[in-house]
Amino acid sequence: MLKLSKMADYGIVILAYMSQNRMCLSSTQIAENTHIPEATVSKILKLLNNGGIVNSTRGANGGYQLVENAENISAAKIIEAIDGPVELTSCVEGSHSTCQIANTCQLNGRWQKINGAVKDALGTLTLKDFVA
Amino acid sequence: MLKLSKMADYGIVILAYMSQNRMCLSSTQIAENTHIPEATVSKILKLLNNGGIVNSTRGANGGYQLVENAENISAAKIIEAIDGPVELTSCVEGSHSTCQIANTCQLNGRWQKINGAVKDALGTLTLKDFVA
DNA sequence: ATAAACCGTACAAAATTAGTACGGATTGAA
DNA sequence: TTCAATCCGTACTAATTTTGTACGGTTTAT
Repeated sequence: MLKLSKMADYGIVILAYMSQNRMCLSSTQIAENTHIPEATVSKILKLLNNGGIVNSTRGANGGYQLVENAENISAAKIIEAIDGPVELTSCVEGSHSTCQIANTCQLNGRWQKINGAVKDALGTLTLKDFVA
Repeated sequence: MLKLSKMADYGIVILAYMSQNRMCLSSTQIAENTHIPEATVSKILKLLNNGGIVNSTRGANGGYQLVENAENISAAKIIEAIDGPVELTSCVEGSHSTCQIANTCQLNGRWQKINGAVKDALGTLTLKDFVA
């Protein structure tokens, strides 16, 4: 299925909403408007914050805000912030999981091609493409 | 993580092996050479057969054989045969799952862009790229 | 001081995926 | 004609991953 996680999916919904309301928005407000459960919204916003996509302000009247304009936020960046790096298999360079058939598998190191291709594809799409 | 399923991963290992031994190979032989459990190899070959990527012969001395040359088998075709259609989200046209926030989600119908981009990327890579 | 809001961690529940087992059908060869 | 090799399909169990939630803590405007 090679499918996107539900979380990343939500993430784009949340960011699309935020890009149309460029003010400080609390997770409560965002949850109400997107109809995604608040605890989940909150979790996702934290990840987007770590990824440098949104900016958080603590305390009363605090909330989140987009750091950049929609056209500067690529789909790849969003997905990586929420789900971690795009690694189509465990054989990819930099991966730390151990492949059990590594010795006999002749594919070692060749996955980068697929990975790169998909990454490029996701890098060309931006949040703006979803809002338009 | 947007990762490939282990099954599709195995599938490529199996096909890579088969492309280097263009003869009728039993699932037992393939399992031995790829070090993937036989029951699993068997399951994957059935899917590849349904997908028209390999050809099966029943009975004694039967087995599987590649239908086409490695350069004519795209990564997209392999992945779809094993994991089903590439659908990055449930909002994609043709999907039958119901989206719970469909009414309020403004993204409806926009996922095709991501989907198309990834599909194209996978369509340009072939089995040959893994064997070389 | 208080209430609004984010932070981090940890956990429970749900869904998906991987892997296995088994009885059946087909076919080449002794 | 019988036997063994081999594919076929389905169903089931176990493992893993993903989702979703809860809770106690910290920060800050009023």
